[in-house]
Amino acid sequence: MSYQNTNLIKICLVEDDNIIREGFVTLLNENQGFKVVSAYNNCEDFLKNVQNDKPNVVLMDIELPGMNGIEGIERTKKLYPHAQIMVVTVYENDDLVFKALCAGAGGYLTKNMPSQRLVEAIREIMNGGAPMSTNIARLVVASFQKNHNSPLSSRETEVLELLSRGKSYSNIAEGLFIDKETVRTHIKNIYWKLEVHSKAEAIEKAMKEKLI
Amino acid sequence: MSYQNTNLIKICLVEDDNIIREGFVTLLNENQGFKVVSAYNNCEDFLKNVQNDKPNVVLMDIELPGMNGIEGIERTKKLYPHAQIMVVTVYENDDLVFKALCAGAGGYLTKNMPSQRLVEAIREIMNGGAPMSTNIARLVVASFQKNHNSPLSSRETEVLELLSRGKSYSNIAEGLFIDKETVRTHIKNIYWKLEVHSKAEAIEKAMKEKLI
DNA sequence: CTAAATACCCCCATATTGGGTGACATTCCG
DNA sequence: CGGAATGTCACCCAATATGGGGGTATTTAG
Repeated sequence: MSYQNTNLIKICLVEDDNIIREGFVTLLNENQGFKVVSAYNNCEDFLKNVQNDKPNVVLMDIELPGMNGIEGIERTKKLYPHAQIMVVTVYENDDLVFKALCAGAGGYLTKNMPSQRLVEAIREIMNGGAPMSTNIARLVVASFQKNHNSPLSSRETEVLELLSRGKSYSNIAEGLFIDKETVRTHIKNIYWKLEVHSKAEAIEKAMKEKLI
Repeated sequence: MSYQNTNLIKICLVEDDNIIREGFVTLLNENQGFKVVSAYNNCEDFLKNVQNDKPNVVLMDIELPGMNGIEGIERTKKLYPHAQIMVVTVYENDDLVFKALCAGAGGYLTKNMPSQRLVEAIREIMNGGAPMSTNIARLVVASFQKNHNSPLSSRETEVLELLSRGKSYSNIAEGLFIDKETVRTHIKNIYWKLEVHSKAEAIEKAMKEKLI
């Protein structure tokens, strides 16, 4: 049983471009089961009303006058955690995508989508999905992928992984059932291979090159 | 311009269930632009042939006799990095999903999908997307989301974040333009709030509760 | 206004880290 | 087969980092 068959989906819009905003209002209200309860051109006004509007879904732009969308997502999640927030923006910048997801976005669409995609995405996010534009999904998945040409051996990778979790040499030795001296040897070799001279540098380089 | 208009998409299958495997072969070969170049019931045989088969897309099961799919993905990426690997499995287990993505999977479908979804997903992965089943996408997006009820202040979160990157107190102090003693105070407060007594414990707890 | 957050200071003991050098067994690849 | 890479352990040393204890003062947000 899907959600939209039993309840009206209440939608809020936060989008500063009047043309786009009004276009979305019209598009969405044409769909049975959707109701746009309110549409704002900035986050501040939206946040004042979110607890009255009680939206199921919020379509949020990122580039906004005043408070930006990322901050807006965070505050929305604090004030009304129940809402599903879908980012709708022109930006495909890596950093913004991850910040938005960390802040609590449940979906991320770029504005170059066909408008019917928006309708599908709203149903999808209400049914427990996480709708994303093609490129965004790829970005997200790519962020997990490890470097398949790591200079580190598997044991070294294991050690570095534990080091990156804040473990001391002794902790690591216990965890791997080897001697602390062996851990030290591994770490020396890791430093040599990565051309670094400290834990922080090693972790930084390893993260950047997706070795861990 | 999309890929499948100009080239035949070569597909390999790795799936131990004979019925499912043959069903996929039939389904995919019916589609213009697709060619199943070979179908295996285990990873070992597939890996022996991948460099000859030169697939554009590999549909990989996870639960397999002998080598499992995760290991299979890793080895495939080493032998023939060009291939896009799509996991097709019954498992929706968190751990397996993330391991598969880390290993190099470019898409992740569960077997309860409508069969036409598989066809779409193959076109999608060839066009730079990362097709995922609804629940998988949600899992992946949820893995980014931070706890919106952190007991830590924003400054404390910042400090803990840097600590988790292996930085020393002095490093952190420099990075935040504050005194080392201030960093120490913050860390003492963090430990008190998280009820821990060491860096490793703090980082572990913070990761688990998605505070950082 | 008051509590929380932020920032800074001191003391002390212990643990951790980084660098140097050397050794021995196993495993894997050519 | 043989050498390279890997994984394991040992001992030296000095500098730094860490955790716990005790304070104080200013700023900020509800």
